[in-house]
Amino acid sequence: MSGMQDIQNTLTELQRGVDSIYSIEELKRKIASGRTLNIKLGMDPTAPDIHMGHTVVLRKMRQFQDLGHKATLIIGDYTAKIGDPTGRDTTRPILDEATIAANAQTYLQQAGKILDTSEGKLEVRYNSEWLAKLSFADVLKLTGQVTVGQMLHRENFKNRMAQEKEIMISEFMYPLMQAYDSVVIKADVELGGTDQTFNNLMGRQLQERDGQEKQVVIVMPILVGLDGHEKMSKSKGNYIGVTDEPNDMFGKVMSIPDSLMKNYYELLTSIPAPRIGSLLDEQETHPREAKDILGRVIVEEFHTPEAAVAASEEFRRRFAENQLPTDLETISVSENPIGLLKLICEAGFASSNSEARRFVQQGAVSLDNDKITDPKAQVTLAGTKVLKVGKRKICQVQA
RNA sequence: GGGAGUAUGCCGGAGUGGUCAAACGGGGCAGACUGUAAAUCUGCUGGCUUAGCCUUCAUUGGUUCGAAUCCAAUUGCUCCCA
Repeated sequence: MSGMQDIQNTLTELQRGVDSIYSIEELKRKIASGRTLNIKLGMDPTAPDIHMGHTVVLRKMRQFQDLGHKATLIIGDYTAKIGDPTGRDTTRPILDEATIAANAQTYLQQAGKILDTSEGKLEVRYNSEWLAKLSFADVLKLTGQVTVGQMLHRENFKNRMAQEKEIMISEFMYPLMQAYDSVVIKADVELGGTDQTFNNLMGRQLQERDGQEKQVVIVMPILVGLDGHEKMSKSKGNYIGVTDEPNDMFGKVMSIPDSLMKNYYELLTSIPAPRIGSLLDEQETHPREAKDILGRVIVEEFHTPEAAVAASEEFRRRFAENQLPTDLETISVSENPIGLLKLICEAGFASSNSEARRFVQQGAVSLDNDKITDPKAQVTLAGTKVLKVGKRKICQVQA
């Protein structure tokens, strides 16, 4: 096996799922050098719970680790401490050190499900380590390396300028800070989502000014959420968390639009491209089956193979065969007999009586499989009854 | 520092004195159909002891029989001039 061929294979593997690379030629050179490369990934310590969207870039990082390279995780504690004015969300709370440390801990723990955390494979750095030490003169020197015109090239800034929205000068500092991180740790490759492209490219520029070899920037696509349209995010509620329970995780995968399957297969699994092709070919595989496999593969990665099979079977039992779930929760109600609406609220299936009433009127409520449409119904409990509201809300109630 | 404009429900956005719990769209939820997919159709989408009642249209106070709609002050946002 020739060395050239090896390198070519490696490059092909590394290009899987990526949005773009700046530049492939440089990456090839770095790989060919045989050095242990320093792979950088920045992390914002404000969002401790990570979901599948975050794992896309983490998986890429893992690939590099498996090829013998070193991962450097930068915790942006200094950046977070200042409070990011980007996007006019209500002014973000300024985090104290304890919170940042706790968030970073949670993050590492969850990221550890994907990254290789063994000795020498992963290094964690806090950027306050060097950013806090910069003097005003140092900052001026940094700002002297980038023109306003360049800054305004950034999509985000460009749009806001066009819309006459405000841009704080401090916002110009963010790309610089992140870029400076790359200079300090001498990154060979920086990973990030498409929304980080500008910042990451800035790293190349500063490194060059510093006389370093420029980092290669690998841009990963943003994972689309369960709704099939918007970016996966916690705030939109369209996410699969890495700590989700197997049944939950599997169910969420089954609920994605078919059109998203290709994307999820490529970005969230390691299944080889040809195999994905046949899974997605409706002549060869029924879409339901393809999605079931996708769900199992994902659950398996974050839990166990047994849990994956169990989740798949549970799903089939519940929704295809319309059976009761095996882990049916039992809730004790406060009175007996009890008004139906109150019962629904106590089960936690509605946040108000009015909402419960709507469910009943819409025919979404059943007790022991008998649909009830009278909001005024009184329920007498002797033993337990199965309360079902809609397709997914189900539990057992007792007096 | 001076001036102008704007503030509505999860979001966008109508509404300029009563017929407004507030048009319309999006989103969400529920029902039918399905593969907890897509597409489609239907209904719902402030609260309550629901043929009725109560609290909402930035905040506070005022005018009026009656205000989301008029007035004043306050606060936030945007823009223009300096």
